[in-house]
Amino acid sequence: MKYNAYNFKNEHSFLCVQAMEDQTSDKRSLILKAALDLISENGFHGTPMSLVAQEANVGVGTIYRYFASKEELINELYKEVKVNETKAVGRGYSEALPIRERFRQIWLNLAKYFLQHPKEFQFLEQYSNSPYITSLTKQESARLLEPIVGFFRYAQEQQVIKDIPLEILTSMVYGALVSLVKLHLAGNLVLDDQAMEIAINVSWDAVKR
Amino acid sequence: MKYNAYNFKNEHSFLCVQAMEDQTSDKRSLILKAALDLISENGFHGTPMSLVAQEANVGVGTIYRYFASKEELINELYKEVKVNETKAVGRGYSEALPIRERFRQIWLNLAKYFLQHPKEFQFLEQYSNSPYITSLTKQESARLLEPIVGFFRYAQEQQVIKDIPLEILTSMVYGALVSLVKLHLAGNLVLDDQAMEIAINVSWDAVKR
Amino acid sequence: MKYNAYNFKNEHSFLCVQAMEDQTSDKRSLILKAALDLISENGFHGTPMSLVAQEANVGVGTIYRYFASKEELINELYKEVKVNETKAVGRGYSEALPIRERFRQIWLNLAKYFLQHPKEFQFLEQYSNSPYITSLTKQESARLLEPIVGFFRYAQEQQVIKDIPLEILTSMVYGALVSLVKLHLAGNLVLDDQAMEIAINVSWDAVKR
Amino acid sequence: MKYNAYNFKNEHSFLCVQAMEDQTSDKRSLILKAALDLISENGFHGTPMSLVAQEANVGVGTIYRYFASKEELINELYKEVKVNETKAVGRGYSEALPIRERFRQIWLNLAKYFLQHPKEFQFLEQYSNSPYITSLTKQESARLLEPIVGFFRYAQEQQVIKDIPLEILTSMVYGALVSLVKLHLAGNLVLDDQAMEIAINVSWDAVKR
DNA sequence: AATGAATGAGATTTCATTCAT
DNA sequence: GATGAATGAAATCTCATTCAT
Repeated sequence: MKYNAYNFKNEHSFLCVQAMEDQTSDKRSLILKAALDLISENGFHGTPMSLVAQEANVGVGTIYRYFASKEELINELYKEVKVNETKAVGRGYSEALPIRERFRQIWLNLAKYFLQHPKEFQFLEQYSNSPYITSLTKQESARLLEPIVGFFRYAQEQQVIKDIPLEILTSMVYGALVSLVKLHLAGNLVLDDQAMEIAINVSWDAVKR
Repeated sequence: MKYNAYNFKNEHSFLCVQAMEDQTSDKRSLILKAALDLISENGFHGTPMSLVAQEANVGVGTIYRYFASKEELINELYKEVKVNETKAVGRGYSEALPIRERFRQIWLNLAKYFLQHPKEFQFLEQYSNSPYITSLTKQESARLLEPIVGFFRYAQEQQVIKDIPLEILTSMVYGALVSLVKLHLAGNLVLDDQAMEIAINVSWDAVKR
Repeated sequence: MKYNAYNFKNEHSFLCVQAMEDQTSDKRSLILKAALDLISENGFHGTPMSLVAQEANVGVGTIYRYFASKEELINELYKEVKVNETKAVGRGYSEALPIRERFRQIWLNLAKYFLQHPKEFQFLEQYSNSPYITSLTKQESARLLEPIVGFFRYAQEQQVIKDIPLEILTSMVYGALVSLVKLHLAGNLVLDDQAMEIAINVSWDAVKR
Repeated sequence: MKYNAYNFKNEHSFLCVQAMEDQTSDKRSLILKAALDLISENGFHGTPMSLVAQEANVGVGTIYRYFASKEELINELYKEVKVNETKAVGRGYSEALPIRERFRQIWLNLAKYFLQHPKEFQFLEQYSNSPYITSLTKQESARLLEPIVGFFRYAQEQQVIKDIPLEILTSMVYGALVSLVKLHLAGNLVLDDQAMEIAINVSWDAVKR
């Protein structure tokens, strides 16, 4: 099976600064942006709709023109963030590169996306396992990661990485990365380029055959 | 530096079933137990104080005799759980064992504690990075992990594990483990003894020199 | 005094199906029709203006071109329905008939109008004594019933019905009729032709000298 | 079948002025009283819970300790009023009296209760056919009127009143009475003792054989 | 010490009305 | 004239906390 069956899309989305300038700053985007800012900081219940409205410079009622409820708002936000995360991971990815290099690329893409989008990261960490995100939303989002899984499967077929359940491999690599980002954001570690290269080596030693 | 400068304490605490029978079931413990059950299931804001009181078979007012506020209750709960986690990690630990074996022991202790105490695990995952837990509480809890850090430092001194920042090593090992437990609890992986041995090997390959 | 000083008008109005086809289906009528359907079913506060607009196939803003407020809308609706009720009562009325027969005619007209226009009936019952209907509206509507009162006065002058205050007589006849219609619409009685003849006899016994 | 199988109870209830003084003015009663005052005047949706709380001199939250929702509040109120109405109707009723006299007694009891308790009357008129009152509540309340129905059945067996469906007879008598009370409360008729005796005669002529 | 009835601030959500297009 | 996106006041209801018993 060939990994290039998948393709990462790279269009910009609402959460990018460019988007805010390019397209007409429609209210839906303003609301999602405000919600991300506030919820990642104060949590779901620490963020009243009135505050979201204020931050987005719209009336409270307006939010309900775009989202049926607070729960729907957070679910839509989750989907948007997940899409962006996925796009970021695939950036610059090419099958022309050696497997080891592709692994590094994906790892760096994800880490840098998290470091450059700490709000998105916090939000995902808080809500990926939360009951506010419906299982439907989770399913939809899970599909986004198939390209990554595809890469690992390919690497395994090529006998480059360990012949153990893929879930274990991907989960451990992802968990280790997330843990480092948390440490960085908490101020207990500086995850600079050098530290990232170290971490990539550690992770590669973990998965390589 | 000798690792045995530290000692893991093993007294039973409120969360153990024995405790409920052994010592006088004081109300404070009942409240904390009820709070853990409810909060790990429904979250902080999904758990009204009245429900905690009901589950603990005490009056609402009584909770406020032991905890100044809901926030203090959750912070105290966090500390208790952290203490128990630490105790669990140190169980059966002995310097007599080879380093590789000690690593395996700590890994297994932690993983099994999480698997056997899913509520505690869920609770820690939800609140370790939450604004409800004060930074003071986090500091106090962080100190508990020093024995673990001590072991890694020792292993590094013995040139058995990689000579890179300790925070990176421990964080990655911990993050990978946590990620696997989440996958297991979500039903997407069976983290049985065999899977754990595989994961320990993966983690060891990651950290070993 | 001659009863034929009054005349019942019989033009069709918006609520008749014909009207919808005959005349240009102007938006005002569409709005009133939609309002009747919805308000009789769900009540004043159970009927948002947006729903009225949707049902009438017009924009919300359009409603406000025809009615200054929701309250005015319901008052106008009330007047329309009252006019129709009055027209219905006078249908086929003729001074050539004997008094007893005219009584029967009026009674049947009213009952059949209610049975055939349950929405209008429900609406009238709900709002005749409601604070939403202004006293001005009520006054305007009360005048419509003068022909009926005229008939009773005439019958009284002819010493056919009891010589007691007219209000008492008319009110009791009307109240008894309304009560039966309610019972019918609630499904607790079948007010068919036979039952109506029985009821007319009962009412006639009540009023006759 | 003997009518005395039923007995009207005559204890005072919360809505009586005496009750307010006799028993400890518990909050539940205060809330119901306030709700009756306000809802009979301004309707269900014209009566915010905050106003009920204010009128009852309790906090808003307190209402929700006694009633799960606004709907439950209105249903409980309905039951209370219905119970009182029934008690009033049976007052002074005695089988020793002639049937004609018993009819007069019941008629007067009901009319006077309505005249003396206009708020209760308004409330019943507004909500007896409203969707806010659940069918369960209506069922419970309907049972209360069985003694009245029993009396009419008995009178029919005695061949004193017309041999036509009981529902028609009772409904017409009740409807006529209600209609007069409405007229009185609207100020369009003075329903004094004399007027009531006239109306009783009219009604008796209606039902008598 | 223990209780739970009472409270009211504050949450989510609805909807009559406006006004720029 | 017709529209419907936008608004925010106001509704219902929850729940952390207090305090008299």
